Amino acid sequence: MEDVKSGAKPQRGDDGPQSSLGFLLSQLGFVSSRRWHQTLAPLGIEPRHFLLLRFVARSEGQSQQSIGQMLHIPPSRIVALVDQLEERGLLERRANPSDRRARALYLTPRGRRVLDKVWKLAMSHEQRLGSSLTPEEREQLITLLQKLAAEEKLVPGVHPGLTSAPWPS
Amino acid sequence: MEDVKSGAKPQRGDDGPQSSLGFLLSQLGFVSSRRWHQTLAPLGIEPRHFLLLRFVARSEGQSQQSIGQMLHIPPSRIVALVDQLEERGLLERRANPSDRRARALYLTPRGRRVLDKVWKLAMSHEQRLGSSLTPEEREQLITLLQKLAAEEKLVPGVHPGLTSAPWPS
DNA sequence: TATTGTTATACTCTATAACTATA
DNA sequence: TATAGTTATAGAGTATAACAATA
Repeated sequence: MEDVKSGAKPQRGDDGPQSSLGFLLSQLGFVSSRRWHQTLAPLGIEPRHFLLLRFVARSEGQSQQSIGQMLHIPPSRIVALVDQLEERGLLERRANPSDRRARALYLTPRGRRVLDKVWKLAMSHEQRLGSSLTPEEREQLITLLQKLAAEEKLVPGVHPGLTSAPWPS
Repeated sequence: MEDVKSGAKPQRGDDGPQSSLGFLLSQLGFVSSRRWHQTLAPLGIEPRHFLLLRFVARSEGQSQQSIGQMLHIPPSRIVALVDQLEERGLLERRANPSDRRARALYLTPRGRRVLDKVWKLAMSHEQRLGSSLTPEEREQLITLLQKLAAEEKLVPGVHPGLTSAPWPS
């Protein structure tokens, strides 16, 4: 941008991606997400499976579509996700006596154990991510990001990328 | 996670995605990126085109592959990007007298005007993003994120998502 | 023989909409 | 007629590797 702009003096925030809040968030969000993806890989699941497992664990017996609505995942995609978790023996579909169309989702004992492992991995992932910050800085950062998240009306535990299309870089 | 974990008391950072640094970054990075994508859409370009235009503007006359190396974009993908920008009349490929294999990249006058517009859009995008923060908070946040970016060895102006695969959510 | 740019192929992921079985 | 779940199809985006021209 140095010699591109006619003569306007750059201000904080528009003097290039180095100090752009949006670009920093985009870069760091991608890196954080990619590493989390790699962290989960040895367990044979992806971040989206983790989010799904969490919601099922939180309220077992729900139908696929009600879970999908909470996570903002369209019905046709829930199927594949549940399929994958069922193949790995982490989740099971049971019949719903009161509505034979619906499939009630439950964690298997193995699913519970894996979810415990995932939480431990999440802790180390989380610690590694901010290792260059002091505890106070970390608190500050999280507080500020939560303010932004509130501004953007983000729902805790729901990733906006699950709703729609792939990542626009 | 409430009733899933055996009995361990949740600590800050692992008591669910609400206060997880990684998840917040991932959510906000996605939202920021998606809105930036939508902001550029009326101009007929995407964020990746903007990054490419910037690098070309910064040093005109470079070959496609040298630009690609700076942005960490593989050769086979540069072609399509340059194609698209050339179709829109923002960029042009010129012959390189000293190496007839290479194609030297230059902005067109129109490309320069569009790039100026994009910078203006970037400013308003940037302002909107942190509108719930005070100027001091904004400075703090950017400083902390830059610290993280340094920790992750992120290169200014280079988006890690351009290098490889789509967004893992 | 190596390199620049290009293209062809296969692969993955997704949305859309059709379909079934129940309600 | 509407709804839960499923599946088939087509489309977009990508990596990979082959290719032509030039070095």
